[in-house]
Amino acid sequence: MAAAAKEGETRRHVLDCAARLFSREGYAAVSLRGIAAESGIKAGSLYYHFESKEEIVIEILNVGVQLVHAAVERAIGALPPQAPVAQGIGVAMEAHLQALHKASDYTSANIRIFGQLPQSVQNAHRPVRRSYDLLWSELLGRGVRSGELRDDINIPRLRAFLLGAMNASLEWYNPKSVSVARLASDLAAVVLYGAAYAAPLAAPGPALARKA
Amino acid sequence: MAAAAKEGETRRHVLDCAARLFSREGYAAVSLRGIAAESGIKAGSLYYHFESKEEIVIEILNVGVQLVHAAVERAIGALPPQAPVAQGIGVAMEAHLQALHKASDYTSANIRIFGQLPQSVQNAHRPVRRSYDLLWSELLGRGVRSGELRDDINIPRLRAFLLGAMNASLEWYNPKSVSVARLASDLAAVVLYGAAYAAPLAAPGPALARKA
DNA sequence: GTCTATAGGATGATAGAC
DNA sequence: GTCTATCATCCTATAGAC
Repeated sequence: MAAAAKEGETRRHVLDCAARLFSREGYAAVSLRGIAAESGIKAGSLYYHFESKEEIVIEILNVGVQLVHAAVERAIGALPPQAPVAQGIGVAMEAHLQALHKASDYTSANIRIFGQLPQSVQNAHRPVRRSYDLLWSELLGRGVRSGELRDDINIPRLRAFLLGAMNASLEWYNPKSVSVARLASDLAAVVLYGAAYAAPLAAPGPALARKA
Repeated sequence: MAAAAKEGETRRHVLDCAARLFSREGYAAVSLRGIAAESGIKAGSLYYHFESKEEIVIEILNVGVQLVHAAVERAIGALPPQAPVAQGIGVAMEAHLQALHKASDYTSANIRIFGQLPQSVQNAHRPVRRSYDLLWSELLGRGVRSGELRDDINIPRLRAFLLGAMNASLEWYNPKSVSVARLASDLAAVVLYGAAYAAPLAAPGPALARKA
């Protein structure tokens, strides 16, 4: 029992250190010796906890998405069922951004290195991403059906735009300048209602429509 | 003359190959042997054209931003001076996205690996980024002064959000599904006027305001 | 301009002592 | 569970022939 807890603790400690290194230096630049040194153990000892460098990185990818997914699911679930979808989007965006920046070693490692990993690693992680995407597709789809969002909308494109814009904040957001709550409400206001004061004389045309 | 042209050609060919590899595999994962093989020469020969791996990557970073910067500057310059800023933003977004996806090896290498490079390399490239940021700050600032954009706006934050959202499209946009021109007009419509049909009963509150 | 050859060091992974 | 020691391989960069 104590041994199991200890093993789990060491494993998680190694993942924490590795996530920090991966996000700052990239996947290939980080050596197992580096991860071990950061964790306070020796390189050979890593092989007691993990089978390979790939197993380490896959677990980091999964944790990064799952922490955000769980936080957003909790936030949406806490709303009354009849709440307007616009409110759901606002709440989901805040939960996403809070979790994103709280677990930033995991989430930024995920976003920065995913595209550079071997196909086998990308494929092992992909279902976790797909599951989170689905949550957003459902939320945005409800908005379209309820008439709150433009009905000429391409949901996968709006979802990619929204998630991409939020995730990119890992590269520029500075917690010293403003709270995450404020960041979230500002971004939600722009995404839902726009940065301009009013529509131009000519109609802006259908946004994110289904076809070119 | 022919020799000079040849040298420039080889140099650019090597950069093209290296940019493609860096964007797909990351900085540390790409070896000079790999760049040389992709370019059709041998590793030792690279040192006739470049002093080091760092010199190669710095040039790739600079080219990526400068191509986009030049395209956006050209597009804005072609507008009549009295054109509304909203139109300028639309034109600039389209030019940014067109150049971004046309030179995608350079631009995605830039965005994916910048944060993982040694500080010395980041610092060498930073002025090029700052100069492009300035162009957007001026454009958005004109929008606020002309009354077209919310005057409670924090310009650096709106700029980071906008550029981050567009650049993230490198990770999800598929040219087979829709043209870049359409992508650009859809994103501009959302950013300027929002994805929702109308403001909620309660005012959405100041967006991207200056302070927390 | 491009080549071959190589110096000097770091890497992922394994074997086996404790 | 953690250690040391090691293998085979790969890396950046340089030297010097052609």
